[in-house]
Parts: sequence; structure tokens; C-alpha cells
Amino acid sequence: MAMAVAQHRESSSGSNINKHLDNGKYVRYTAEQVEALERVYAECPKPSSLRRQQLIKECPILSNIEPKQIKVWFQNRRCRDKQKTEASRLQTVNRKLNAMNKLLMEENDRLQKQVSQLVNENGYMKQQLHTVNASTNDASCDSVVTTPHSLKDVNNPAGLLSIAEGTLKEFLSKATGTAVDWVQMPGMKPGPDSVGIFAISQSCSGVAARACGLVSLEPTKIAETLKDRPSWFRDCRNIEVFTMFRAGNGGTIELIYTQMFAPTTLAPARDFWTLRYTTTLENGSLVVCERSLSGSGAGPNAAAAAQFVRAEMLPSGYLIRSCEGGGSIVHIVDHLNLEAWSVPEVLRPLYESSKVVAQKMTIAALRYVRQIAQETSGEVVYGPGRQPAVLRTFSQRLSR
DNA sequence: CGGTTCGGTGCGCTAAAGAG
DNA sequence: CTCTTTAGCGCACCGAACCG
Repeated sequence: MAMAVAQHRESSSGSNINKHLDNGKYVRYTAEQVEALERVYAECPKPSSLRRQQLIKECPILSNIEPKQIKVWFQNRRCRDKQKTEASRLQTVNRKLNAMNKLLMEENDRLQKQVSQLVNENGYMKQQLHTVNASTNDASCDSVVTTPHSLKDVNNPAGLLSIAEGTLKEFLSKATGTAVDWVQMPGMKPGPDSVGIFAISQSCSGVAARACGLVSLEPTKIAETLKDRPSWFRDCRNIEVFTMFRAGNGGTIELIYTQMFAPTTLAPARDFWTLRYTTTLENGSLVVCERSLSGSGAGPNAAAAAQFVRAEMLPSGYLIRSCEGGGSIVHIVDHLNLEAWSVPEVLRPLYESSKVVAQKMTIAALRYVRQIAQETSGEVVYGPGRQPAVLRTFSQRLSR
């Protein structure tokens, strides 16, 4: 049909395209013509004027199309290609926005719970003030009390499993619950293109940092990436799995020795004997949580460790949930207690930088997995106000 | 009443024009 | 040249009219 129109144009108006257009005829190139043009486009999306003329000469099927029309066809073809790319990118952004929205709703929910808890505490405190023998202790907050684990526990699998389950529970309450009063870090506003949401807290024992964000990687890949701490955290000198065994539910429990660089050459290294528990929750989320094996034993090599261990890792880890449309939502919690009391006084300030260490670890972890994701998918994220004009047009078209 | 035809409408695709 | 807009066309869908 289109061919008929094109041929009609040729016979009625010869080579005068403008006259043809004045007649209001609309040309549709035939499937064969489009196929021929597509073949050239695949090789070279932007052919020169010479190449276009050559194309008309060497391809008889295109001989009834004006050079100007060929030029326009390539222009429009490039435009369509760009729109297609933008549409695909917009879908990706949309998925991210949806996931971030979900994340923010959860964060909002958590904050609401925190608010009501604080209101309750406030009421309770007021009540206490009004009683004559008011006791000022314990505002009944639900912050987590960590208990040291003895070597006795560490040396038997049942004891380790019990510690692991306790660690998991405490970690989850920090990652998603109200066990810690998180305060969002200033200047770290959430958004689909930012790294994530960051929060810190000092109102619990030690200092905790928390981050959550979207990563275009599968949960298992993220877990493996984050387990390899020396690759993303420059202060981590070494991490060795001392022993590993399976928990009954398919999870794994590992005993790990982690060496950190010392703040100065004078200070001893901050090392951890850690229990790491990797498991999958009922809702399909993947969890990797850790805690120091502190206390009287401080790990399998207790005597040696006792000299050097200057830090305690309170239940920390990664909660990784698969995201609709690909990728994952990652919650990272680092909860540390650098034991300043156990080092010479002159060095204490170096050990009282728990906040910085926790922040650095958390941010580094999330940045690292995002970097790996970008390298893997090659995704490009536009910053605010930098969308190309074609994107705006496309959005307008979509909204019409 | 069920099936068919026909005109109107909305939408997507795309050639082409126009602005910058 | 890119980007945006305009407009022709095909197609699907819907409802009214028509017919056996």
C-alpha cells in the first residue's frame, strides 16, 4: 500500500517531493525498504551524505526515495533509538523509585514507633518526677543489652548456635526495629540516586551506624561481596575464617579473626574474634550478622587475643532483601565498642573515635556494593536537573 | 435476538517540517 | 545536526444501525 503511494507520488509528481507533500500524501516505506535502511543503520547509524547517495545507487529498492527523505529517515531512526533507550532507563529509575519509596515507608514506620515509644517514656519520666522517691534510673528503653560470651559457649556448637540466634535477633532489631535510636546523618538526604539513608546513634552502648540503600545486585552477590571485608574496608588488614559449620536451618556459622590497622604505630591493632552467622529468613531475606566473641574467652586463641583485642563488635551485619524488578535493598548496621579503657590514657582519644569508624565502615560498605553493581550493569545515573530534553518529551508523551 | 456492517474515536507509529 | 512538533495512516475498539 505504502509502496503504491510512494509509486503514485513518483508517477504523479516526478522527483518534486515538495509538490508531493503539498498534495497531502503520506509515504510509508515498504517493509523491504525499511529492512534495507535498517541494515545500513545497524552498521552506521549516522551515514554521511556521500554514503546515503551511494546507498540509493546500490540499492534499487530505495531508488524512488529522495536523498532528503533518506536523511530524514536516519534522523528519525536515531531519535527512535534514543527514545527507546530512555524508556528503558526510565523504567529502571521507576523501579528504583518504587523500591526507595518502600524503603522510606518502612523508615517512616520505624520512626513513628520510635516517636510513640519516646512519648511513652516521656510520660513515664514525668510521672516519676512527681513521686517523692523518684528513681532516676532506667527509663525502660528497649536498647539492646549485649552479654559477653564465654569460651565455654564458643567451644561447643550448640553454644555457638545459641549465640548466633541471639546475634540474629539483636541485629534484626537494630536493622529494622527500634532497638537503637537512630539519628539521620546531616547532609545525607535519601533519594534514588543517592547512596542511601544513613543514621548513627550513641545512645546505646558503643556507637552504631546504620545505612540502607538500593543496589542493582542479587542478594547472594551482595552478601559475598560484603563478607570480603578487606576488599571494601581499607582499615581491615586481614580476615580469616578459623572454623565453619552448618546450622540446622541451612545457615552457616563461622568463627572469624579480623585484624584492623592500628590508629598509630604506637597503638595496638584493633582486632576482633567474631562469630558470623549467615542465614535466610522466612520471608526470603538474606542475613549476614556478626558479633565479637568477647568476655573471658575472647575466641579460640584467647591468650594471644587478650593482649591485642581492643574493640568489640556488637551485633552488626547486613540484611539483604530482593527487590521487585531486580536488585536488592540492603540494610547495613555497624555497632562497635572500641575499648578505650583498656589502652594507655595517652592513646585513648584514638580509641574514642568509634563513631568515625562505624560511619566509615557503613558508608564504605554501601558505596562498595553500589560500585560493584554499576560496574556489573554499566548503569548510568543522571543527577538532579541533568535529564536530557528527550527524557522530558518522552515523559510528556507518556503522560498524555 | 444474534450477527454483521459502518462510522467515530483514541492511540501508536513515523515521515516530515521547523526551530535553534 | 538535534530536538520538538505536526500530521497522515493503520489499527483496535465501541456503539449504533441494519438485516435475516
